[in-house]
Amino acid sequence: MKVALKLYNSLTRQKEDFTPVVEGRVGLYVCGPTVYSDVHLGNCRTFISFDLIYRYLLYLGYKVRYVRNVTDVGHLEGDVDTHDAEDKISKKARLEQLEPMEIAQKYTNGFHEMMHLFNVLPPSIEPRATGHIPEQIEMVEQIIANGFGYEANGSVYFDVPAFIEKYKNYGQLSGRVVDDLLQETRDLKNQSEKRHPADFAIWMKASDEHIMKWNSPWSVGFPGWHLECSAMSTKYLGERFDIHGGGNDLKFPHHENEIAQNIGACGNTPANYWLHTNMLLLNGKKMSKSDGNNITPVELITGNSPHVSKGYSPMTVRFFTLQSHYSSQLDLTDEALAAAEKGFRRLMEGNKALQSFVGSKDGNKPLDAEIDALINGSFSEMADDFNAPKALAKLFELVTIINKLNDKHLSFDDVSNDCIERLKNCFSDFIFKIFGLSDESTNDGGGVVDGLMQLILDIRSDARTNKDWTTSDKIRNALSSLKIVVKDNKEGSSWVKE
RNA sequence: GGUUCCGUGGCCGAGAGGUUAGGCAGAGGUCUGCAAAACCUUCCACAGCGGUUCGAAUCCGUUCGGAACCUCCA
Repeated sequence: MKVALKLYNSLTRQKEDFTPVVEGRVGLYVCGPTVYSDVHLGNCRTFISFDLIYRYLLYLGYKVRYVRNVTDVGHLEGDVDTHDAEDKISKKARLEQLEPMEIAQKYTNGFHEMMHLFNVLPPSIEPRATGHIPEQIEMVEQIIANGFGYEANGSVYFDVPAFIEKYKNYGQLSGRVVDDLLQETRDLKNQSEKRHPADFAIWMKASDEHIMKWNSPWSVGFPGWHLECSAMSTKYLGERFDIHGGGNDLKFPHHENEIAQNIGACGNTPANYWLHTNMLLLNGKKMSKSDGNNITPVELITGNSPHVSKGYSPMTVRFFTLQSHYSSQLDLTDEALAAAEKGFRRLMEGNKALQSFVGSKDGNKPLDAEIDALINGSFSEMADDFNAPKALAKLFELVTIINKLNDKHLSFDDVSNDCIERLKNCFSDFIFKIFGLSDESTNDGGGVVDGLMQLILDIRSDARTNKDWTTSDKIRNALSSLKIVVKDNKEGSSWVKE
């Protein structure tokens, strides 16, 4: 199914037709996590959003090289200008009395586990900053050679005014006004080695107590935060690739500086299209550890948080994020999650019913056109800047048709088998391959639990046939206290974990 | 203060000049030994005030409210 893909380019602030650099292939770079603590729930939303984008590109038949880095050095916290800043990984290593690489590994592992829970596909390449020190040093050299970097006391800074003079367009992504930047009145702190407040470090000299450091032409030190993405995207995707993504919060300074570095080093803007995902709010407010308005992925799943009345499964959370557009803020509330949980179940049950359908043999029946239109509609919504909520709405309209057929409110005589087969394929492709959902209700497929449950339900079914309501209710109540819901249908009984 | 963006029914959330978004909840009904579940039907809307237009939730102005970045926090 070839459709013209449109996407909203943050760089131009316009929706544009997508044309890859090399036909049939897509180079996609997404800024990954800084692995100094457990992954933030908002970060999970970002990676779920890009997973959807990745999956849809794959579904369209593109050969996608998806690069998502791990930042394990260079991301500082504190005041850079006064050298009070400390590397996030190093700081955590000091506090936990571990090697920095142990910290990076520990939280990388945790991050991977969480991504797996949310059914996020692994990227094609997951490079880490510490594994690409030579590439970063090389890029600093290029930047200096091109006149956009200067050394001071063993550190190297990107010369923003020099860059502006040549290229004029610094700040395009984040809407910064060049003149304002140049005239910035903020005083440089005495200790600062920077010539201009807007300059930023691309190589930093390490202090004696600093653990993570490497030899370089300028000092024993470490690369600046933004540099790893520039170096690694260039290495694996080339000087000019298709899509660069990340969270909205990274637009400035991270992505702006990345662009400047790439242009400064290679003369090329790195990516043709920039995609930014929006923030996840909790009860209408930004998540913040300090004021308690915060929930971790684990707390959300287990329900161990004052912000939720119960735990929500990873797929419920994933479904929840699909109901909004990736570029909109999404407000996480207990009520909204409970609604998502039910909606998710309705979608999955609809698919289950659908997969057993058989239509009429002869082609072209009255309902075919309506069904086809909804299927095609859901695909074209996805092609329009990955509009999952709109596509999902169409899928739910299909669910209503499916249920009507199932309940004989509509007749199978009015649907051709071709149409049913197409619907079966497209519907399950959509929810499993594109949306990346999975059915959690019946795990343990064919295992011991399923066998036992079948036995129990058979016994209850016999009791009901004999109008032995005492036994049948006893079984139902006992299962209910184990959080298993028994569902009685015309064809018999089934069960689902609450 | 600067740069972006948003305010949609009880809740979440699409849409974007004239047409039903969708999910959840509510109401009515079907089914059922009872119930639950499931299914069907259905009510409720575009922050306030001006303006443009034959027509505005959608465009413009303005007021109020919220969010992000600029400063450690995804």
